[in-house]
Amino acid sequence: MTVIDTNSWQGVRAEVMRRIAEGEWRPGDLIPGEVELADEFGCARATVNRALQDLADSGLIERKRKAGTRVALNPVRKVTVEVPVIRQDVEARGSRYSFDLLGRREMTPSPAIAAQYGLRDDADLVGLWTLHRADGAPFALEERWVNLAVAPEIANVDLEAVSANEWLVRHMPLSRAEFSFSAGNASASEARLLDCEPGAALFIVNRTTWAGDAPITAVRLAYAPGYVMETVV
Amino acid sequence: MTVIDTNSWQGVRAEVMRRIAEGEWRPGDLIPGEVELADEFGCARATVNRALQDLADSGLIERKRKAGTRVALNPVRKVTVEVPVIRQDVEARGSRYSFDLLGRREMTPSPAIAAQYGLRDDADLVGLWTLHRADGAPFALEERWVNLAVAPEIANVDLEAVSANEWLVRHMPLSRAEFSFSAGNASASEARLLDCEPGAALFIVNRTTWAGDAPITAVRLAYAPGYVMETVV
DNA sequence: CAAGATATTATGTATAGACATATTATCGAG
DNA sequence: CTCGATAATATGTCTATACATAATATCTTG
Repeated sequence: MTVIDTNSWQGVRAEVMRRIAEGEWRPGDLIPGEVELADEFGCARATVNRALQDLADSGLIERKRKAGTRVALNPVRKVTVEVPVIRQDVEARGSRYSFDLLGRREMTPSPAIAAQYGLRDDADLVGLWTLHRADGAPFALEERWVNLAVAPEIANVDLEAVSANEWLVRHMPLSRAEFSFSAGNASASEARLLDCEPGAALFIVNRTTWAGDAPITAVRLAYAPGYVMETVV
Repeated sequence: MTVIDTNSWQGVRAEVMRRIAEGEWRPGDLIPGEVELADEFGCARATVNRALQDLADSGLIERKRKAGTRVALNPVRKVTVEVPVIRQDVEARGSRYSFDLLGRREMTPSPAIAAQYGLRDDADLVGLWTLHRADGAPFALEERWVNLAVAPEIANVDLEAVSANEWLVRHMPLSRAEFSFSAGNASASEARLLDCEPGAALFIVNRTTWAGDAPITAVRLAYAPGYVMETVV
């Protein structure tokens, strides 16, 4: 049996969570201050602080200087989702991963893409289309744009051997990424590639990655029907 | 101008992030130990530790005792998504929120629902169907099951006045929640209620909330076409 | 009474020192 | 050479203390 003592910060966190879970402290309530809790738990204030900061990070409580700490009114707001690299996602589901590089094209951005990523319309881009497979069956369809101005070396990489994603991850510095999640109907070509009906609802993830001010790569992933992204809080 | 000094933990974090972003430390690299960094930055080891722990939480670096700290090979994995309460989501988009309670029904769970949530098939449930609106237009369709064994008082609440979600948040303790995100095609009735074509791709969020071992409520939200959930890392 | 200055207070952060723990590296026995 | 014990080491955590900072409460003054 695992005993969690309240003089470890995890122990303090567990005890505070218990009191919230059991309704002892209810949403909106002000809870005792750090010194008082430290005294009660027989630990240092820093230990209580560590525990409460962690709970504040996860959105269960809200803290304000001088005003104190209170149980959040909307406890479940921040959800941490693991956005897996596709290979790991596939392998975690117990399947064998493979991919097909469907196409590759060097070009200047269309006006729409240039506007979306703040590129000059004479920028050099590589467009890559990849089908990811799990045990040979279509898993997700990837459309990717790589900014050659930032990652010129990728022009010489054999992308049949190593996926563009893995190459970029290992060779490019990285500072910021934007994600969006949405749903879309499968186009005729998507349906053909993903082996589903045209119009089927696809889970779609868009990701743009930046190095400083310059976008490195923009990816659109369309998952085969049935894909579910899960998480626990 | 904001000056971040490297004897604050945010400053240390910023400097470490900069070195990673600029490729000084590349994915997979082992970075200097805490004592060495503390010495270089002129701060205490605890300060460096705080900074590095934060970066490890966000998935940018990976730390192991004795082995040291290295830049993560897959830097963008953990993404924190704000899952907004619908009312706030609507209001944040500058629209006026309203909702219609479409239906309400007390019943014992169907075998499918009982199995999904580990309920006895003689459990008392309330099913609630709600249409959330933004400026009067359909925004999201909610199907909710509330476990009366855990929240018996809700039977007497006027759910036309306050949404079930808000009532539950304010009155029920809470310990754990499971989220899933997926895509689905609009059924005929969903299409009618959400004012879209049948078969349109809908973004779907499922959430089950537990108090201890007992499920409190299970919600399925189907957002009107065009909904996008966004986040920045 | 209103507006602005000032005091109060709970959280936020930094520090030095100590000990705990996981993991790796090394060494010795068979 | 292999296996198991042992040492070495980087991170993990706790403590006591001090000071910083944001937000509120109070007091002062016009």
